[in-house]
Amino acid sequence: MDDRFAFSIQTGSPEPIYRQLVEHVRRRVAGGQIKAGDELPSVRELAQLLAVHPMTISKAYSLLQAEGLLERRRGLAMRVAAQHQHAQPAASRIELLRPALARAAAEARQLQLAKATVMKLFSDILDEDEHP
Amino acid sequence: MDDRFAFSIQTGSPEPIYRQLVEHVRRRVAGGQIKAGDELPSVRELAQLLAVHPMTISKAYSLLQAEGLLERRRGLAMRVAAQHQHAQPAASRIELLRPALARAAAEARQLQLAKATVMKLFSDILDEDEHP
Amino acid sequence: MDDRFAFSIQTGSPEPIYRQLVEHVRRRVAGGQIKAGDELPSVRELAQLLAVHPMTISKAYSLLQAEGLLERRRGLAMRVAAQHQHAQPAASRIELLRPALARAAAEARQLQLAKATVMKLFSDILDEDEHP
Amino acid sequence: MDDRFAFSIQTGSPEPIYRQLVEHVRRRVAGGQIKAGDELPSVRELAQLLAVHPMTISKAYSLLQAEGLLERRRGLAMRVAAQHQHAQPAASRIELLRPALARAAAEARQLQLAKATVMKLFSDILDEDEHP
DNA sequence: GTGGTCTAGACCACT
DNA sequence: GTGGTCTAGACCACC
Repeated sequence: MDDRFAFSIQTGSPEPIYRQLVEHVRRRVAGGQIKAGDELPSVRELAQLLAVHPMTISKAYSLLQAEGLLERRRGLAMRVAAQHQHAQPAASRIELLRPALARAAAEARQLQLAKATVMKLFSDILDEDEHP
Repeated sequence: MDDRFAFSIQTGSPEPIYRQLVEHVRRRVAGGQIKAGDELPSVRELAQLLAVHPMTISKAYSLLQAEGLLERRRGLAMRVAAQHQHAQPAASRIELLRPALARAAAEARQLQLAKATVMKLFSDILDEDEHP
Repeated sequence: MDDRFAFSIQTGSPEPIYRQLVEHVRRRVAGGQIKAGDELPSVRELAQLLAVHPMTISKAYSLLQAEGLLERRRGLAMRVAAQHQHAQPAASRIELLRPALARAAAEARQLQLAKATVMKLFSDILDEDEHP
Repeated sequence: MDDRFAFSIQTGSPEPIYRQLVEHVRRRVAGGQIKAGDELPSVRELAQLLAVHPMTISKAYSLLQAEGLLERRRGLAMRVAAQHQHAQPAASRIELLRPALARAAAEARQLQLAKATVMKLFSDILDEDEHP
């Protein structure tokens, strides 16, 4: 399947959809899965696929464009901007993950869970993700 | 120090304050740090401590009462309900942590980070938390 | 007239307004007058109609959403959740009425009123309601 | 058992305890079960029996005294005042029951219940009460 | 002292 | 337009 369409959103989440999209794209660009020059699905296409309002997609794209990650070309699909090097080295990328890990660690402590128990579950989840 | 007051909130977070409080209390009860019969700080006390409006605290307490975790006694401070065993075994508690871990794992995959790198950072963060 | 707006509250009652609304909606859903998928009046609309503060309406709606009766759709009006069959058979609905009848019966006994007298008045009141 | 002690309160009810007591006494006096000159249980006795704060009992008694139903005698138990005829004819007493019946009728209508169904259940409940 | 309810009104986020 | 969150502050009821 077209990799451009491997988006996933959770409508029930408290995190707004447009923000889920923004961060999803940011991470996939940082990880090199989407490269400079790649085209993104059109607003209408993606809106239909995710069953959300087109303006929601548009808002996400606009934010990404405002920060220079995407470039808008009249009449054409949005494209990942070439002007900057977006893919980041692992040493930088790992820092983008820190907030999510810190949050999980805080919850683990409040739940009084042993480190080994937590690490084991996390390891299992990471393995599942590799072979979905 | 009085353990009842070990609350922490982040005002800058997109997660509303009242919800942070609700989940904080839920986890501390599940972890056994707050036990059945324990009194919670009063609405006004906690509001002053966290520098938020009393109604924000009240909203959190009301939700916890609605789900049966707290019980209200007219004119007295809220108390952890005695009717159910709230502290849960580790096997149950670990499941409460799964969503946070799953989210971190999803982000790690989008960032194309190697499992070993991710596990290492998580391990470090867990260690930091133990000796703050 | 729009049936969605057949709300009624008593501001003088000791029962809080938001709770009157919650129970009103619950009963009208159980009775099938409001069906799954139906939209409720907006917070601001209903607040103006009932001459109460919008937050009072919002509080009632939030509680109904927390118990799964309503579903929130970002930016759109609240809607009766489709996931469960809410309208209940008469055998179930009659049980929802039991507390009110039991209370009336207890008061009747304390007033030392004869059963026939009480039944007659209740019958009259029920008839009045049908032809208001 | 001593009839003066046939009080019943519901601590979980939204109706305040002191008001439950006030209305309970009013109805039992109106019904003639408690007569002029009868002594009521002492504040401490009743507080212990109902497991509530003595001040709550005292507040109820004070309200009843303020409206002339009870009279307080220093060092002695409260007594139903003799100065007025409290027991009321059935024609008056039935009106005291109207609010509870009207409420039940309103709920029945919202639940879309047939009159016959409602009357049947009410009849059953009245019968149960007679032979508890 | 305790919590609850409500109003007034600002600001935000989403469609 | 929709609902959500929060503040400021008044008033009430209960213990």
